[in-house]
Amino acid sequence: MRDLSPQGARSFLFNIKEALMSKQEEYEHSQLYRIRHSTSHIMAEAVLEKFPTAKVAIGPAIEDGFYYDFDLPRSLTPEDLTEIEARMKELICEGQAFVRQEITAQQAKELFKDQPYKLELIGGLEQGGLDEDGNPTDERIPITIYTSGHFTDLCRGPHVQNTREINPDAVKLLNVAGAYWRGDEKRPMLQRIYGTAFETKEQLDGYLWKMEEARKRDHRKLGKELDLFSQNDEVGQGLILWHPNGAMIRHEIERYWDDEHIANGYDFVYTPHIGRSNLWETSGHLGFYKENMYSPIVIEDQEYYIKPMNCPFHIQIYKSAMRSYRDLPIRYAEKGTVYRYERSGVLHGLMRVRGFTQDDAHHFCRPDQMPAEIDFILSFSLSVLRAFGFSEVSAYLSTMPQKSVGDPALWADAEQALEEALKRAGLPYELDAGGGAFYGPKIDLKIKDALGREWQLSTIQFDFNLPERFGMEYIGEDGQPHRPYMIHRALLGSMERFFGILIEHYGGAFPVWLAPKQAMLIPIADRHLDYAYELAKRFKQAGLRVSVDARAERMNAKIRDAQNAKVPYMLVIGDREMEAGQVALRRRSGENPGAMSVEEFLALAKQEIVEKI
RNA sequence: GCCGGCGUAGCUCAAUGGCAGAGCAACCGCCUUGUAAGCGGUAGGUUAUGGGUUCGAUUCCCAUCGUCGGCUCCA
Repeated sequence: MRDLSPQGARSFLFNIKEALMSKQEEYEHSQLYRIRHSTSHIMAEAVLEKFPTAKVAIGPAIEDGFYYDFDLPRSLTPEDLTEIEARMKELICEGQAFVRQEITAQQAKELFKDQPYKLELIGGLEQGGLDEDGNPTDERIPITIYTSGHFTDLCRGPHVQNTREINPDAVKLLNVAGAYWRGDEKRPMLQRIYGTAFETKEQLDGYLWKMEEARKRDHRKLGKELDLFSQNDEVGQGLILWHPNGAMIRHEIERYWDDEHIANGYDFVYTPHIGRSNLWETSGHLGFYKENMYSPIVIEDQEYYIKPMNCPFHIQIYKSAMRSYRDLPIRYAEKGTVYRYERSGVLHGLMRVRGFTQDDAHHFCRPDQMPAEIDFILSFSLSVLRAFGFSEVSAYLSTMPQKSVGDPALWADAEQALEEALKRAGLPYELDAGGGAFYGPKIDLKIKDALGREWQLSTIQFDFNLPERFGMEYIGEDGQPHRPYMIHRALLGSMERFFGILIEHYGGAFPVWLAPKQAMLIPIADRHLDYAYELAKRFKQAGLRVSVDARAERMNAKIRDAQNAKVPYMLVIGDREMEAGQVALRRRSGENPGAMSVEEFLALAKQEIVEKI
């Protein structure tokens, strides 16, 4: 654990930022980074051999590998990738040296005269101010080229000395995808080949295993297999149908969410799905968010918009009465369903949809209450996330951007409150300077799932804009009107996305409290059916979700099916159990505790439900 | 939205310019079973939709819709 205490003039924030940057820099200086970057050059060499007229763009190393973008005479096929990969391995085995050379812009232009993308890059380097990715930089960058084999590339490096440092058995091309030149949708679409490289074959296999594992846990796959949710052509893209199993899980999530909110001083509100255009004009959404909103519905000559956010409604509830400083903080919570236009290409299972339910809340407080309110939101959020098995949480703190509204002094206050709350919560965080919304700074919380992948869930956003626009007030101790602070907060984000993350986190094997079916009663023969039904009734009365598998199947088949449905408890009932008034427990894990009394099983189940395991 | 791939029974997947098939699931029987699939039978299709080429299209071409991998954008 790093010492996080401030030292001298160096702020805590600075330390953290430095620590995180050095992690990135560490990678950029590693041998693995060189291997990947060099492998991408080898790939370009192989591609140019195959397509001599190809235009090359850029080919960096990235987090899990590398890519290279090409402008090619035709679309690549999977067979091309196999061929290119095979050729790459040959090139690697040739033991090509990587030779660095510094040249002038003039020489570079001559060398790459047939490569328009390179010429554009050279232009950027020549003028300065732009690095090879087109990002602004103050550095004066020398123009360097690297030659390996028959391929010379404009490149900053670094590279391996020789391809002998690359393990040909630890190199693999993964897929082809379209990518805009310089990420700009107005520029040409190039073909990007993704690949990866490691130092050893074992590491590559480990990576591929992880990819395979992620594929197996894909929420879209499990959603179908476990009958949790679906989408439907006739209903429309990005609109989710929650099936009974998924809906039961959502119900349990919401029940817990409700209980926790009530216990923590929130008031529930419910608001409509549409609102008049005036509302959205006042809120500013028609000004800055219109491209994400659906076309209006006209009712008696008035335009109504389907809501993309809940905040204007909550504000109107606040404004429905005169508020005293004594009333604050006010915390309005709503699982509010919103609709946003998303481009068809970005939709993805439950993770990115067009209609979703935010677990939304708006906090209104006095300036003096603000630090405590942030503290509260943060610790409340962490405790709820923990209940879902997410104990590894980290944060992004995003501060004032160039364009912003609100008094800079208020921004500074808010940013400080956010930062100190993070410190008190002991959360590791990263600073995204200038990354806040125009209306306020924010904290985003991200969690790590069972596969170590990070997902952003919660967001805690200050808003200096809406209270102003809506003219929100409270009467202070001095008898004068004052403007309240407003904080938006989504804890799980959206029910859809959270559910998707949860499915993948648990691999479909939900803890007992969430499992749509908690126990399956498995009678061995028909003569055990009555006893099974009697038990089922009793378990249901005790609040358990159970079924009897009464099919004319072998016990083995029933176990197999319950196992595949990831039911946590299988209760086998045969002559012995019936006689002794017992059940024989088999767990989803394969663990087989065996026969126990009905009371024992109930106590065990209740315990695990309470403990959320 | 853009580039590319894909779309065959409820699900997972075959096949071919010339009668569209399997396993699982469903349904009907038989079996009455001890910790991951008992056996037999029946039914199930305008091959996503709409055009075109062809004597003939599920197969080839075009468009639309959906979906997958990315890009861009984001809860």
